[in-house]
Amino acid sequence: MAAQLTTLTRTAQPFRGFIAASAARELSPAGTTLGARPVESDPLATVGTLRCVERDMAVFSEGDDADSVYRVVDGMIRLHKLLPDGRRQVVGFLQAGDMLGLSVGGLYIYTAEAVTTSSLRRIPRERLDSLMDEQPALARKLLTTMTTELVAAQDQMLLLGRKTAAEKLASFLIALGKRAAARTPGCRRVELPMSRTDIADYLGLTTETVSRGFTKLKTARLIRLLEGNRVELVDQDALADMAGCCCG
Amino acid sequence: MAAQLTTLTRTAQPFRGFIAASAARELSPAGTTLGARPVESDPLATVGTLRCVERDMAVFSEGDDADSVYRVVDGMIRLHKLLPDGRRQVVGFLQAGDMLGLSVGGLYIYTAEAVTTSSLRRIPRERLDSLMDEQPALARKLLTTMTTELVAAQDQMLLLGRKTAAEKLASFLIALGKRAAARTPGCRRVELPMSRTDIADYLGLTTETVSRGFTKLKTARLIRLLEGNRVELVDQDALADMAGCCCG
DNA sequence: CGCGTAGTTGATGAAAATCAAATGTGGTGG
DNA sequence: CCACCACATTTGATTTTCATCAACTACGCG
Repeated sequence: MAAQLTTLTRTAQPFRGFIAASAARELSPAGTTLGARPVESDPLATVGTLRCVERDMAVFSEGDDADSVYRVVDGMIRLHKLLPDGRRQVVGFLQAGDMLGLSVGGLYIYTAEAVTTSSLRRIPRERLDSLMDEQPALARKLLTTMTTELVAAQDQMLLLGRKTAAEKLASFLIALGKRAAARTPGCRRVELPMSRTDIADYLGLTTETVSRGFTKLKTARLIRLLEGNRVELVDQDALADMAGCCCG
Repeated sequence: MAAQLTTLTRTAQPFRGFIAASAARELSPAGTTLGARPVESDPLATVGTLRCVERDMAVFSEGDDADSVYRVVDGMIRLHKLLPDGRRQVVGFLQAGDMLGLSVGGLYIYTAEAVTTSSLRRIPRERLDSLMDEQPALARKLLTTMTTELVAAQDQMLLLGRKTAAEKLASFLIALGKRAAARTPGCRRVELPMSRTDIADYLGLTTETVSRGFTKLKTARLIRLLEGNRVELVDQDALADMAGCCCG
């Protein structure tokens, strides 16, 4: 069979995860970017109209005409796809800075809903196109964005196809932890605004299995469940081991 | 829970699949494209140096320095990721026209190997960058390419997370069928140059389960196994039904 | 305060993995 | 050309993991 390289890159991946892509990590509090020069700060920071979406309401649905792309300003957005009989796969949880709605063929290929009440910037497709005409750098930036998303998607494929329930859960928590640490360095706590069902549908499990998994991690003293849907990652190294490699 | 839209788009998706993206469907036999005008034919068709890769040899490996992108000219390439203990997830099967090697953070995030002896065009990263400088349209084209890949990746997540073994197999065959039909309209036969193990690792199954699945589909007269690793899709509609929606 | 929903825990079942063996198949060398 | 070998595939028996079914608990909200 195939050559099995064992030199895996444990720390190599600049984690971004969750089929989310942030075109601007270096987000300035409120953009002052106006120029058309090749600026490093995000050219999309202030573009588009603000839209608020209540908890559990849809931003758009699978199959809708994909007339706009969105960028999360605040809150959390969940992306999912459905099978005809209702089985659901959550393909991403998005947070501030992440983009959604890029599509091919003119239709959205997933449904986007607010996990928590969220605000987004809506950018009509034509607006995005004209922006890319004006600033060729934008297309390159979005290309990076999409590439990052694809990396996350492939990590998730590995998770869904080959990891056990415990490994999936550990991976999920580690990924959330890295996210949290990126915002608040050194932070060991992660927020879980999404329901057990959401987590289950993201990891290809059932709510019961997710719940049992949390209980087991708690019993093993790897995590602590705090009030307010928070989790403390007590032993991140053990979790990372359990996650099997580069998390994802 | 979330609003469950039942209006799924069965036929809506312009299938591309397999985490492969073809930047040029409209490939001319040998490009005569030299100008820097916004041409519609593929600006990458003749760029880069040709490289041949023997069966089961690696094009590059996960963790390698990502100094080049590649484009498949002929043959089939398999992309995979590994867990530390050797569990493998195949994240894509690529054919002529498909691109591989785009990465973030400077390292390849999967291993690329030849399923069959293949030829590829190698394009150094700097060359690609300078090409994008010269032709802003190229970045947009690649953006479409990546978006298409991402759609395929999300379909695969749905498959891996929520489909049964039979559904996975049916989805796989339907997807291959659409590919084959795109090349040879009306064709009901698909080639399976990859091994059962490859298919299993692509679908998140074992070889035994894949084999049993094929046997069952054969017994149900939905497919016929031909010599030379070919399969005839006898009842594509039944297969599509079994695949559950838009294939993927 | 009590209802409804979300989450946890327990018992059982089913799908697919694992273990094991038989059958094919392609390639090599006699 | 045929025999043989190595390996891929198929088939069968058993085990395991996780899903399903069911009940109970906790929490939020009117």
